[in-house]
Order: sequence, then C-alpha cells, then structure tokens
Amino acid sequence: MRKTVSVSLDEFDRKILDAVQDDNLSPLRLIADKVGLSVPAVARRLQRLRETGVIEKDISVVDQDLVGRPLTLIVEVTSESERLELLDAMRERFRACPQIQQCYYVTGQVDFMLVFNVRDMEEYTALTRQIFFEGGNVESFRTFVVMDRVKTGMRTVVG
Amino acid sequence: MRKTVSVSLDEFDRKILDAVQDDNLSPLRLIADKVGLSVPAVARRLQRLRETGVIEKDISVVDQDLVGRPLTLIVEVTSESERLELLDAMRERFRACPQIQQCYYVTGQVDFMLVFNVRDMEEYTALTRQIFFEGGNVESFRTFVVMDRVKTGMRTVVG
DNA sequence: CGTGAAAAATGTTTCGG
DNA sequence: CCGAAACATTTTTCACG
Repeated sequence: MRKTVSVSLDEFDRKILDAVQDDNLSPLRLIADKVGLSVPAVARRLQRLRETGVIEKDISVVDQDLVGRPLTLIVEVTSESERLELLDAMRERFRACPQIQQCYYVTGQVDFMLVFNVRDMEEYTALTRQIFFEGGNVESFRTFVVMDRVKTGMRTVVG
Repeated sequence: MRKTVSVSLDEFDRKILDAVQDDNLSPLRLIADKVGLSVPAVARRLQRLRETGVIEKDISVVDQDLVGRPLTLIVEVTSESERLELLDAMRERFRACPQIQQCYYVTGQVDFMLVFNVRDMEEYTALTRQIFFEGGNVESFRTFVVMDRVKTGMRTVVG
C-alpha cells in the first residue's frame, strides 16, 4: 500500500496554497479576492486540500530570538555502523530531542544532517555529549555555527 | 536601535505557544481548556504574542510529496572570495530562488548550507548550473541527497 | 484574570444553476 | 463546480467582580 504520489491541483488551488503558505489566518474573503473565486469556493477547496493532506498542518511560527533560543547549528553526523537497527535507534534519538529542529538522513560521506536550535553553546555541548557520545554509534560529527539565517521556513513551490 | 532580545513569557504563554505551534486553527476554547485559562485571556495573550512578534507568522504547511516536489537536497557551498559585496550577492541569489527552501550562512570550512526542494534531479542540476556555475563566486559545492526526512519543521522549544 | 453576554466577524452549509 | 443567501461557529468587546 503506497501513498498517493500526486493529486490534481488547478491554478486556483495553487494560488490558494501560495496564499496560505504566507498567512493561513487571512479571512477567506481576502483569499477569495486574490484568487478570483467566491468565499464558499475557497472554503471548499481548502477543506479538500486539508482532507487529502496536501495541507499537512496549520501552525504558528515563533521567533527563536525573542523566546531566548538565538543559536542555530548545523551538524553532520557520521555513524559507525550502517546496521538498520542502529540507524533506527539514532533516528529515534534525534527525533525525540526537542532542540533538534530538523533531521535528515542523507546519502554520501555523512549519514545525518541535523539542525539544532538552542539557547547557547553550553546547552549545545551538553546535548552533544548526551546524544553523540553517550548515545552510541556515532563515529564523528562536524558542527557549523549559523551566523545568519538568510532564509528559513518550510515553504514549498507549488507552481 | 536594537531589536528587543527577550520578552517575558510566563508558563501560560509557553503552553499557548506550544499549542499553536502544533495547530493554530484550533478554537480558542480548546486552547483555553488545555492551558487552564479563559477564552478571553487566551485571546489577549495571543494578540500580544503576535503584536510583539513572538509569533512571527501563521502559515499552512504543504506536503511536498503530494504537490510533486518529492526531492530534498542539502548542499554545502564554499565561496571563492569572502568580500562582503560578493557574499551579499550570493545571499540574494539564494534567497531569490524559490526552490531553495532554507539558506544558512555558517562558520567553518563551508560558507553556506542550503536546503533545496525540487521535482527531480533534472531540475536540481539545472538550478545548479544557474546559481552555482553562472552565478559566480562559488568555489565548490557538495550535494547530499535526502533519503529520509526524519524530522522537519520550524518548531522552537519555548520551555 | 474570570465570567457572562452581546456584537461583529468569520466560516459552513444549502440549494438553485 | 460555482455563487448567493441562510445558517452556525468563533472571535472580540465590554461591564463587572
């Protein structure tokens, strides 16, 4: 059983997705104006986009600086063993760590790419011990300190 | 004039932020129940959190697979020159590219970390030519293909 | 800050085309 | 599938404790 790999979206759907990826609290009336449909039409389409999972979720994004987590780090992790259970255990460890905002399993010379979001270096080094050294199966890791978050977010091009 | 580096959040604010980072379309009544406040209190706090910028924006997240952009790549870019204008030009190029979902300027052996989101390898290689080769000031880049998006999103720990 | 209720805005459903 | 109108829900505002 496989996930549906595509859904049919027309130009209206794309415009709606474009709008709500910027602001999903905007009144339907405004979206309706922008895309050239009536409010009920937009409502129906949004409902369908949510039911089918095209719109995965609706969330607030908080400013990490203003809540005291100004530091972002990107970390490449290379594992010792590629054994499935061990890799899965790592995945789970990373997923469970709240300060790890993003985790990708990748091909190539490294195995995982992580994005950390922490209060300061002290918190990071402490986490490092916990999930890299004590966690197990980590051969090495390389840390990049983010100096400028040039572009962030989860926006997807729907064009 | 500098940006305020912190705001005072009490336990209620944190719980509210935690809730809306999961679902910002949830009726205030439900959030109120969850955090133990009245609806008007939650409304007031949310309004303030938005005014002060703690809540940066409110958005829908779309499923990249379902809209035909299943491929994610992470790319390390090393620049030729560190001259400010040239780095700024690169920033702008990356920011302007819709398929570049995220761009970080980092310390260390590489200068930029990029997250691409594209339809297929063909689209990626084409982009590569455009913004790396023709764009200028790129000494080298290293591509990691994402096999599993273990954890994604922009969630920030407010605890 | 809580309550309660009224007012305004928004979202949803119905139904004819 | 669209849109207009009726309908339902949610959000906002306010007085008062």
